Amino acid sequence: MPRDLPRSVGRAAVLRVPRLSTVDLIAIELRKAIFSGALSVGASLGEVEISAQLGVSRSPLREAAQRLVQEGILVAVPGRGMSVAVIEGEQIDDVYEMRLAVEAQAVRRITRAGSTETLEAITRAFDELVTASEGDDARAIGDADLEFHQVLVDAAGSDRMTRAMATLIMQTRIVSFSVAEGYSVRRSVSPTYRTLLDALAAADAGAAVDALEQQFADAVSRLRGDADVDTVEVDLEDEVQVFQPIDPTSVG
Amino acid sequence: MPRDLPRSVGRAAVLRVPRLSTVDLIAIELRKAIFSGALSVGASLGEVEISAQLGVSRSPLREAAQRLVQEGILVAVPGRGMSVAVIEGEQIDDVYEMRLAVEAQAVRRITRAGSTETLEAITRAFDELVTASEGDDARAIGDADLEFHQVLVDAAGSDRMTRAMATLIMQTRIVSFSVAEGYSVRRSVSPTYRTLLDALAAADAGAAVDALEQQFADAVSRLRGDADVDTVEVDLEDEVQVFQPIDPTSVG
DNA sequence: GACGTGCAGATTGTCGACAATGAGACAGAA
DNA sequence: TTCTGTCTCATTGTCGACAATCTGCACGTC
Repeated sequence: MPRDLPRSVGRAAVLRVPRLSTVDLIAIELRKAIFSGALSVGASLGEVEISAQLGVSRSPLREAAQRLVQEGILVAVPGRGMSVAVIEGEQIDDVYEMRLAVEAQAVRRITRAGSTETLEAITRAFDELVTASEGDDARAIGDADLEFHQVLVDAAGSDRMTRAMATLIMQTRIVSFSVAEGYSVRRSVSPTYRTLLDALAAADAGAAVDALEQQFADAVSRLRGDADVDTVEVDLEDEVQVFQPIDPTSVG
Repeated sequence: MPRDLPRSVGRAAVLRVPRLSTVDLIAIELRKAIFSGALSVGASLGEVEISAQLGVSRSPLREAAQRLVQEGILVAVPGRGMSVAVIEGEQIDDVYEMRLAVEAQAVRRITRAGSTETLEAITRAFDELVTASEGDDARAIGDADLEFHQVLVDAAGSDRMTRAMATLIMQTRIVSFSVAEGYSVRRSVSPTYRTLLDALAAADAGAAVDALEQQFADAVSRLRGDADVDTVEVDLEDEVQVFQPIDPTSVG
């Protein structure tokens, strides 16, 4: 699931009430819709319909959409409105290049200053992935996979890297939706995950980064069509009523 | 100077006319204003005045501002509007942590697949920095320094890393404005730059990353108050008329 | 039959106005 | 004096409406 950022960026003196604005809430809803596939990739988003479903005017919706444009999740063509980004071809490599930048740095930080708890959290996320992979729910497998990488980066303790990873996870999901007609995930957990965990436990940054690199290389080649692993697809339901009305007064 | 992103993210089939929307233009103007210090750090931006100066309504201005909020350059407090972000304390470390993630990956990519031209471009940017450092124009020195790092990341050839770096450069500038009352830069070029260039020429990724790490550690300690190097400050003029009216019809 | 042209419909981009919220000034009580 | 409550004003948040633009279809011409 996409992180509802920012969670707590910067710590104020005594206490900070992180009230969410309407734009925040709408942006979160849009991300959820894209992440879940309710807003299919490439689909142009009708401002009138969506704003009506959200129970708000077009103005705050458009403002929130600009957030996603900046994230690279929506694309805006002047006069033609906005649509969910399509990420394919060389852009797939680029997503994983950026992921490597973030995750490799996270791994390096963890191997240097990682506590026992962080390693446990990562191991826990891995166990969740293994459990999910034993079933046939492709959505659950994909979610657990992405969640693992988010937890990995969170363990580095950097606000900006956490935020960047959240965006990259959204883009990774869009890549999955963009390739072929179905969303497919590996059925079995890649052995590189174990290698990565072992390297983290041994505080071997080099080996951990290598594991990541191989893992990403596998993912790219699978996503770019050279697939040769057992995958399971998931059919995305197209709901008519995607968005629930938001209530700016009951913000947390 | 801040890059006017996106330059050409993704390459379409035959030709793509990258017409810029009004929101794009406003966002660029806002970034320029913040980068130049015309919009001082922490200052709340009056929507009425700025939109009037830009010659547009508040709606497109607010939409553009949301882009910068997503970038972490503006902060929006519900009911209190938006203001230029202040980046200080631990957030300074975080900026450089993220910079290390991006630049280290760029360096690794360059040492693996860097062409002669890319290395020349980086060297050229370094020469510019040296030349600027011989003068007393702190602004020019700072610009050349940031430009060097942008060129470095550009050389990696990744759209996302280029964009991320542009944002990080904005944040770095904000850090400079946030600390103390003046904006100061090193008077002499850090020797780590030469080390970095040599390592790149020798395709030694490890040494190059080490040079970056040391360079960033120096910068952080200087910015966080443990300064012990010769610096030159720059006084920021506060202009009354900051923005030039934009003309959506004459877009490039 | 293929291509270019013009019209109609729908959607987006922009604006001005109203409502809601917050900040600061001011007066009164402890 | 200092704190508290209230009032006023400025600014923001939201909305509905208008203008501009694009898409698709129908028509006419070559």
